[in-house]
Amino acid sequence: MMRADARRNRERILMTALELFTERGPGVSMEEIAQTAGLGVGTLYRHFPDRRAMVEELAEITLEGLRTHIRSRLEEQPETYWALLLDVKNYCAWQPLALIASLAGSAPVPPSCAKLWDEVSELLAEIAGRAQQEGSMRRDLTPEQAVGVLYATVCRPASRFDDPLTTVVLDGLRATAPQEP
Amino acid sequence: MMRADARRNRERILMTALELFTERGPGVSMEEIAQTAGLGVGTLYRHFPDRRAMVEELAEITLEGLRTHIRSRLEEQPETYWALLLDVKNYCAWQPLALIASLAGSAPVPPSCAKLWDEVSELLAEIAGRAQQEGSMRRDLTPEQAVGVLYATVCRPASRFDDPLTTVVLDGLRATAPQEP
DNA sequence: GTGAAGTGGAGATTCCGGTTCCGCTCTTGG
DNA sequence: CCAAGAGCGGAACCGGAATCTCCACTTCAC
Repeated sequence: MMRADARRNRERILMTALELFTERGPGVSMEEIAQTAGLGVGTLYRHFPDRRAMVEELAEITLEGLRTHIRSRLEEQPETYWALLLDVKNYCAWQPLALIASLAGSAPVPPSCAKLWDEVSELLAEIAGRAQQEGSMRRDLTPEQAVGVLYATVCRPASRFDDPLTTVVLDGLRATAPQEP
Repeated sequence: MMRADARRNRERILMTALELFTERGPGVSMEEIAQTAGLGVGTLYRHFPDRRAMVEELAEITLEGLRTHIRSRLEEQPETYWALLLDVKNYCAWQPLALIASLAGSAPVPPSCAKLWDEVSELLAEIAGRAQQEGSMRRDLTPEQAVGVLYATVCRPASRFDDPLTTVVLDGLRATAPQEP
């Protein structure tokens, strides 16, 4: 059985790492994660065999949360799929994508992550497809491309959900009738 | 006077570096630039005192080209400023932005680059402003924000000008009347 | 109070890219 | 054609940065 403070610290490490990765991308060092969490590096290595293992666990946890969120929203039959997409976009756990990217940088992504990733992507593509059917999203992109656009927009480090780029991209994804000037 | 082959090689180095930076971002190593150019690293250092100097020169050259291009287009009174913006976007020399970013990573950007950069940004903002006036671009962004969006879209490593993100962003920048689904 | 679990952080280790150096090659002017 | 010296290649060197180890010390739980 794990001591209470140890469990707390483990949690704290994961939370801190998630925040830092989110706002500054996957390059953050172990040293910095430790410091920000108010712990020593030694403690990180007590809880995770190495950096990769930590990142992996983080990716899994957040991907799983994201999948669960999407699934539950999908089940409750939303009025419009566009609204659903917005809701999902605003869900806070987009960081795993960047994490996966960071993992992929060195060695092959572990199968558990790859599977989760595919499932999430599939769910999103399904939503995008339905949004196109209901006429709220442009149809000249495949659902997969639309998801790709969403990923690219939302996974930048420190992406705020209300910055101009995000706004512009979302409007660009809408079904529109661009007027000739 | 510089030997002819040396001049050729200098040129070759700059071209190669530009290509690599463009397609893979500012992290490319000297080693790799040399190899791709079919030269040894030693040769890079014969032509430039250090990496920074090389990147700087590259940034200056390309920024200057970009500025000239924009200016000349601006002078010939285009029919629509939107078209002008598209034209400018398609101009191939967007990489300097990434280069500047890379420079800014370590030490302060040299004044010559900063100046050019500001001038280019100003020109673009002017174009964006006029596009808004003529009604071809959405008005709920400041011209500077619009330029920022453009930068962010076009400066990604390996950004293709015809990939879905670019398309979506451009449409999103248009003056549109989004339909309610 | 005791000892096992947990922690901190200095420093060893590894990695990786920039930079130097020097023997060799190639251009060029005479 | 032939020096002379400009130019070249790339192995070796160097330094910084990040990961990971290790152990004296602290804290928790019983």
